[in-house]
Amino acid sequence: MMSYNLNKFFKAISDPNRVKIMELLKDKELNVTQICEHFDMQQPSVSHHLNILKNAKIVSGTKRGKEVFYRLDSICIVNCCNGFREQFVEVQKKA
Amino acid sequence: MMSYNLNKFFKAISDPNRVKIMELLKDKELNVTQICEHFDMQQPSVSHHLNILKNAKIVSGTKRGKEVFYRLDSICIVNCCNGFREQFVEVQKKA
DNA sequence: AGAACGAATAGATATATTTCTATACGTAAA
DNA sequence: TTTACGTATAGAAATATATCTATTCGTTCT
Repeated sequence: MMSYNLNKFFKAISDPNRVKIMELLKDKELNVTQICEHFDMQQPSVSHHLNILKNAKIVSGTKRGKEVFYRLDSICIVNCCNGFREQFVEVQKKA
Repeated sequence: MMSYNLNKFFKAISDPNRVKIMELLKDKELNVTQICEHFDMQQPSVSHHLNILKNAKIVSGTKRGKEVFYRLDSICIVNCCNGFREQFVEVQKKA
């Protein structure tokens, strides 16, 4: 059985808008307003997607003043991708 | 931008029933009826999930007589998982 | 304290997905 | 060549998800 967290991870990344948010956060922190500038969606929709990414532990948010800065958790991505792959494919031993 | 195929891959594996089908096919081929035995769903629902997995290139089906045997494509799993991970996380160089 | 700003929440609507029943299609057996 | 079997397709209903507008909440600046 697939773990609850893995399922949440894949549900989260199965939406292209959320993957685009992840790309934006690849090497910098951004607040919600800055993320919104890259989309046609309204701010509450972006917040909704951020919330899904947060619940899946893919991003985390830190409040500084009135702004919330979001950051990508690359460890989570590595663990989930590798974990899922290893669930189906035997690891190749090094020669 | 995430490729169309990667998006289809993650949409496909974001459903626990489909992941369970993948687990059943991990080391053996099964026909639709055999897959159905492991679920409470009706046969057309299982066929629907198999179709989504097939479109994502995660499984392939071969007709033998009146039966269709499904098989897991582990290369696809490796490529998609690694591809997505590398999109966000720099590869570690070996020491 | 009041106004302004950034972000989250509530609730409604639109859209997508899942699942069902009924039925059609293709193959094999009688 | 009819019958039975395995699977796929069609279409409807139920459920889940995404998006919007309106509003609230918390923080900062006057």
